[in-house]
Amino acid sequence: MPPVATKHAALIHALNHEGRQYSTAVVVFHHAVSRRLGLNAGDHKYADILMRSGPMTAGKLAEITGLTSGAITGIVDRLAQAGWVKRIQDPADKRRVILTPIHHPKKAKEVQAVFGSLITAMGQLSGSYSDTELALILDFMARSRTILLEQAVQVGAKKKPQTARNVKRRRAR
Amino acid sequence: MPPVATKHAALIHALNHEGRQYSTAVVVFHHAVSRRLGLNAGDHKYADILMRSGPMTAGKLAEITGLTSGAITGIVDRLAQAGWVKRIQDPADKRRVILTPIHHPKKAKEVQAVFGSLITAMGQLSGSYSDTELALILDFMARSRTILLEQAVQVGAKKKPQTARNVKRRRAR
DNA sequence: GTGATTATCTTAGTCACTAAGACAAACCAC
DNA sequence: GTGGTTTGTCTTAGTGACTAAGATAATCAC
Repeated sequence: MPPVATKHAALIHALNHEGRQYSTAVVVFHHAVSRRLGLNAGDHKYADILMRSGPMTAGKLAEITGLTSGAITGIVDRLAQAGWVKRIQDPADKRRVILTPIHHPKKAKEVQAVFGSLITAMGQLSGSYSDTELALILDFMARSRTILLEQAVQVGAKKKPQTARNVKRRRAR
Repeated sequence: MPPVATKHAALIHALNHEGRQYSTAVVVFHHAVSRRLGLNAGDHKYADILMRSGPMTAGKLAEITGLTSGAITGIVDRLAQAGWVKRIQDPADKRRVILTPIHHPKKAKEVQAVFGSLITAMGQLSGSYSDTELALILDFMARSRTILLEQAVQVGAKKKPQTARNVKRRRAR
């Protein structure tokens, strides 16, 4: 990118860059937490959805995540094996499986241990900001997020059919 | 999570939540852009590293990304096939391969088309903020990012050896 | 020159996914 | 009720992107 002309433009550019870096940091943190809890990053995310939203059918989770039913089967296998969720047959419709988060005190303690120091550190940071400032930051991030999602849709709509798959490996040495 | 006691605590909680959602939005946007450019999200990221940092050896890219040399081989195969980079043998050390980003006007135009409207939209948003405010937001995000990365290291240090791999699929019906 | 080291590629195996189909349960005529 | 269709989940086969370990060629140390 070429050097920018005004301070305002420079700030916008820096925010764009920071947005990406921030996102990467969230992903890195999330990944570390997942490993710590004995899950891969994807499964952790899905477990989180279940914990937040409460019991739901396998189909509902597939819908929320956009994954196929086959993928959900594998995810639930792993989460059940690791003791985070239970499969319960719906008595009202025996085809359905209700995925139920298990609230195990030991696991809750582990989660607490992992997030506790983040919450403390973030609390310390935000302690140096006024409520007005925090609200401003929150609002900006929410607005930026909306723009990103809108743009993603717009970019996706113009999406090219071809992706980099089926590339035959052929290389000169 | 239980309802929080103070406005300040509520804001911290909201920022934590927003941080995650923001990160997801960045990932979604990035994914859409990648698809639009005929790459998968990972390859796009690596191409971006090359474009920003300029030519480097395959080994250097492996080091930066933390991937194995075998993975780099595959990534460079795909990027080269799609016309984003070239492999050039280092004349000074014929073992080495220098990965060189290709600056193709047509591709540059594509990239411009994809990011142009994001930049416009973000410009409009940040137009409603003063430079002081933008600087505040930028600073907060950078500090949060630092905390996240520190916490990731800390969480990782206590990491359990076992992960959810090698789970034998066994399930009652 | 010979041996150890280095940089990349290759091969074999793994993991999380998709697509398509199997199968039981539920729904819907009639 | 019975028969055909639809629905919800699981199974199977195949793929893409990775890792680990080893092959290969070039370089370095002496």
